[in-house]
Amino acid sequence: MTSTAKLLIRKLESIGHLTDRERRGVADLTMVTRELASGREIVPDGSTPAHCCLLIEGWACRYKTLQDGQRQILSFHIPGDIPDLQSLHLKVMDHSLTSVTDCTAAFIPHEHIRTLVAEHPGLGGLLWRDTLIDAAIFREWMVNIGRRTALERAAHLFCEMYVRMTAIALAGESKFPLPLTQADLSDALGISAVHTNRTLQHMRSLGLISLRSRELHILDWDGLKALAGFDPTYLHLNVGTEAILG
Amino acid sequence: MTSTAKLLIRKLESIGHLTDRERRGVADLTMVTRELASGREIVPDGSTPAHCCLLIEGWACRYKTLQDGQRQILSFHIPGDIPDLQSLHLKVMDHSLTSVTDCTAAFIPHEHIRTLVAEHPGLGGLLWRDTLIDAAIFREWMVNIGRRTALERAAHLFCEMYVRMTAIALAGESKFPLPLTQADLSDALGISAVHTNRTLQHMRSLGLISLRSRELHILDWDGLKALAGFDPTYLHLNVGTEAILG
DNA sequence: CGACACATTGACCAGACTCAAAGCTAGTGG
DNA sequence: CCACTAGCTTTGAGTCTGGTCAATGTGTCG
Repeated sequence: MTSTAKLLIRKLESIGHLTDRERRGVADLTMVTRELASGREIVPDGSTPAHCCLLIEGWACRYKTLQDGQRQILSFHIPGDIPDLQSLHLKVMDHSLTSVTDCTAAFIPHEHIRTLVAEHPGLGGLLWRDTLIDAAIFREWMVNIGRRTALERAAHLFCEMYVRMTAIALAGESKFPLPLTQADLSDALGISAVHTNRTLQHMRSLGLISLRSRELHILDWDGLKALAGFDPTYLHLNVGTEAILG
Repeated sequence: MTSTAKLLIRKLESIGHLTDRERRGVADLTMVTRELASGREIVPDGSTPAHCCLLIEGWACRYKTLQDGQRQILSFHIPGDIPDLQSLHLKVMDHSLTSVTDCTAAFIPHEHIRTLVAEHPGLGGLLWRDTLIDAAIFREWMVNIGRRTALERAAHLFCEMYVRMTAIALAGESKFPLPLTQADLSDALGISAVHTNRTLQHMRSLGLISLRSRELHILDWDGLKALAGFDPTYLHLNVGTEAILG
């Protein structure tokens, strides 16, 4: 079994259960792996993709651009995610998918996923569930952007990414790689770049985090959670995060 | 065939295609219809529902409440919608569902939906698609709340609801019932109630809309669309809206 | 050593918030 | 049929979070 298939199986097991037969079905998927430089558009807004993209290494994000050039980032994606799974049932992309860092990604033809789902209805349910969790994260981001202050928003995003990185074993002891510029953070949080800078300084001055050379150290997890009002229920995770969520 | 089944079939046909056999499958679903007073919690945050709710008449909304009592409305729902379809694959509700007006709703046991989907994979795909459109609307709302001014946000919401109401034939000639208080609008747009009031006055003074006794008249559709930067692609609709979207 | 991308700072501005007080309006009961 | 209420809308005044513009640091890499 390829390491890519293992990654996908591990991801699916973090949100549900697989039978041996389903595991074999996933392992038999045909995928084409590609390396992508950072800042590269993977799936453009308005396109009609025929593949889904499984992120193997690196970060990606989805975003929309307004007429006046403003950008809103809709989600960040980390290894194991399939950021454009929705394209299986929505012909036209209503946003773009771009690499944030250098990435490795596997491309799986829609047809193969459809066949897989037809043969393994349980896998269909699990992939459906994955898109529903995607939507649950959108909902929480709406609350974040709509009702929290800039400081709370940033804290909430850091909590979320820490838990998600922990779930795929990419976070260390109270720290994880956060390969985002302040401009990226701004576009995700719905604030200006200048204000993001000041917000981060504020958060540092509160002793909650330290952020240097693209690595975020969480100095006060309880404080950060409390500030953000973070409740991980919306991530609908099964496993792997008990230690930090206890 | 009951009128409720007809409504559901019509809704599904607005986002995809049904075979005769699938249509019969839907018609055979068991549903319990209930009347609900306005402001009634239908599915509470944190609960683990065993049914899905098909809205037959009236409006509903989903929202999250923060510790400090602030509320963010996540979506509005109109007849034909199944606002808690995600509960089929997400055990625990991460938000609440409430009636906005007096409503009629049909409740369908999860088990029946699962059986239906097992027997009609095409219907499964269509329901999946419905939840993906739900998510697409969340994405657009994120952009709305994160990157548009209060005036633009309100304009965008009005455009969206007009198109959705038109798709289910509940909008009139440039007008439709909008049974929301200014407080509801505020919580959906992420602004304060006072500012919503001033924003509506501004929009009226621009000659774009008139809003009286819960009915919204669109006086300048092109102007409203332009102000909002409204592009209905994200609604992923099939039919019924050509006239206004042309 | 430049060049470029990113982070930081200062000064000033504005959109949106809060608090508090009036107006409306559709029901309700007398 | 009218007074009363409750819920909603409107207005005013003062404040503040976060935006804009423009300049200056800092760090990395060829």
